[in-house]
Amino acid sequence: MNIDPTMSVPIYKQIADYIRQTVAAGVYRPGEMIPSLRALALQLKVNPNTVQRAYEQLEREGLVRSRKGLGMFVTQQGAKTAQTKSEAAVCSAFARGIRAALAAGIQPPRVLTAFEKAWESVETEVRAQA
Amino acid sequence: MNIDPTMSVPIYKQIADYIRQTVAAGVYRPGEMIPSLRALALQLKVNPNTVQRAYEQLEREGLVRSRKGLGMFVTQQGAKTAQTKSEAAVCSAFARGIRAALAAGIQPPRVLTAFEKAWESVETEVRAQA
DNA sequence: TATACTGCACTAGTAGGCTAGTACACTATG
DNA sequence: CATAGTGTACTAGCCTACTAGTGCAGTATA
Repeated sequence: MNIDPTMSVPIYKQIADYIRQTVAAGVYRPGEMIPSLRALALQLKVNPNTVQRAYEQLEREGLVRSRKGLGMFVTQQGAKTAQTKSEAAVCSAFARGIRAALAAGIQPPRVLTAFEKAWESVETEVRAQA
Repeated sequence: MNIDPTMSVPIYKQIADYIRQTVAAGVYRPGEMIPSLRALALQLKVNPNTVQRAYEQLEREGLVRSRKGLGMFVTQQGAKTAQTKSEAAVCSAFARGIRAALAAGIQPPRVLTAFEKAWESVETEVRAQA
């Protein structure tokens, strides 16, 4: 995972989004433990406090549950919750784009074109990483 | 126009986006003057300085040019610039959504469904306003 | 010249995000 | 029991982004 400190999105939100996506994708399954505060902080080269803030948010969402002295564990409904939340975030991003397009007077057919264009650009990104 | 101070997006960016969209939509044409700092500040109930920051950004983008004592005027290539920039913003929003979807393991068909869902929700928003 | 509009520049205060440090409580394991 | 791992809680401080207030300079017009 990559953290971009220059982004306007706070680091702790980037971390929360990342963990949520991995849980949604099934990398961590219900009952399993996600990386410890200190381990992830070390890996991402950020302060443990920042990771904790991310984990607090995930716990409020009901995605994980902390067990003192043991770690943070994905709850039974965690995968489902993560999927729902992730899909909502995707919808929200799309809606923002569509709203901006209509406000700028871009016609619906051109909006679809923009979507296809975005799709292709993301696909080439993925290929480049692999 | 509505300003949402609770959004994570800074007010001055919301203003800049709004003006850019209206120029792209042809509300203000090349050679025409956009609302004065104080007039817009009064209307949106924000500080004139905040509007100025938005206008500075638009001037850097080559969308408008300031004439001391007169106002801010849309440049000749302003409309074209605004359209290009707006479309790029739309693409960017779509790409963010698609990237998040793939990271969360959402399959391509479901991504399309999410897009259609977002489209419908925006449409009902627009109807509600009208 | 006086007035009222324009943009511009400077200073100051506020809030949020991040880091750092420290200390504590719990659990498993040797 | 000692140790090393886990999460939790708190304080303090820094830095940047953002907003606000105020005053100044240019331009048009009566």
